[in-house]
Amino acid sequence: MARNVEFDEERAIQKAMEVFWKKGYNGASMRDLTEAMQINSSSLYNTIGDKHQLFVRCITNYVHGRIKEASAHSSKIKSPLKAIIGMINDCVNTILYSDNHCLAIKTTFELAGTDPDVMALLKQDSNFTHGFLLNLIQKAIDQKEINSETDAETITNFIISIFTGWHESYIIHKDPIRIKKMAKYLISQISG
Amino acid sequence: MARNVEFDEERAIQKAMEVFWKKGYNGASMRDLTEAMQINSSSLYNTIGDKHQLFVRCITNYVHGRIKEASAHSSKIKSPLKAIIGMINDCVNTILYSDNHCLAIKTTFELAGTDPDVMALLKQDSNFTHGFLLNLIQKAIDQKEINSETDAETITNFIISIFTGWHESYIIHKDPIRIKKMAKYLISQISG
DNA sequence: ATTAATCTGAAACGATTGTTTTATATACTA
DNA sequence: TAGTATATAAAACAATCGTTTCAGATTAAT
Repeated sequence: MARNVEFDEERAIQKAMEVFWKKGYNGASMRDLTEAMQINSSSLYNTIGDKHQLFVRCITNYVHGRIKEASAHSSKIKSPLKAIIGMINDCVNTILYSDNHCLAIKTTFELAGTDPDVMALLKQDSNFTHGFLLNLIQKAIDQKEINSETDAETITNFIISIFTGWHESYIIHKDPIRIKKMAKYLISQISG
Repeated sequence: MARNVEFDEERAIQKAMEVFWKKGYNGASMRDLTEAMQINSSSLYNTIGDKHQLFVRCITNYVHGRIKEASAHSSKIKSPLKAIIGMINDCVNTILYSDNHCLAIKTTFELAGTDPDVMALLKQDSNFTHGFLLNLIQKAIDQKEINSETDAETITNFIISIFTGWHESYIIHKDPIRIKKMAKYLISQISG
């Protein structure tokens, strides 16, 4: 008995995400957001909710996207070690060739301690990536593709930490070779 | 022939820094700042300038503080390797026992691409830390305290990247053991 | 003590913030 | 086709933003 929603919600969320990506949560105004989403604020409040709810939707979308992506990659695994190396190279490519730096990392540092809802989502994301990589590392150790006296947990945490650092390094120095050399070094450390 | 400034500028900058530390640049309002600094906004604008100039002062202060701290530590160096391990342990202690996470990293992710002035300061800071650590690593290689087929540059970048990742890890998981294990692993990789 | 300089405090500035309202357009049901 | 429920657009909302104004307090030299 009523009018239909005109705008594509999926697309609108995507556009909002790009704004948050560029400006951060506090830096993005509702007018920035509605302009990019090409919807009126009343429509936004009717369907998605306020600024915080919109942000939660964006982060959720982002997290789900990463999970899907990782799962898609994992289906083509040949050897665990190759899959790990693939993840490292993917990370390098994202840093070098995607113009936005990781939304999860950016948000972690912006909203740490002030937004428990969002932090919970980010923890979920982190745990997923962690579990995903841990599984690969454990398999690689079992299959003796990598020989390690260190537990798989620590190696996993170590690699994920390095990824974050690469993002920061590239933001500051914009030096692709730096990142590539570190990746090469990391791979050699793991493989050797 | 005129009235003197009443407030302690050094102390005021310190207080402002703590606010930016907690809330970020965009999250901190001038009222937050002047309240913490315990000065009137007119005094602030008369002496330091606007919000952005205040922030630049805070970051500059922060950067200089780190340089001083590092220099103080370096004076007590016995062996280069021990100095490197000392830096790693210092980093761990800062992460675990200082309630604010690194202002430089936080700011890097918040203002990347939007604030060239601040980014230049952060690059300066990064370059200093880099140079400082590079010097130690080079010495350690020369003295054969660490044996490496990899260039000192890459190892330096690698370690600094790891530090950033540890900050993020601790914000999300608040797990001291995780950080300590990674530190132990890093030290063993370097020393071994 | 007077003068001139400038710092301080409180209030106010216009602009922008996130959000809500109101009037109108649209689409489904009966 | 009439009725009604809901989405939309534009405008307005109070609150807060960064910043400025201005009157009065304080200082140091004359």
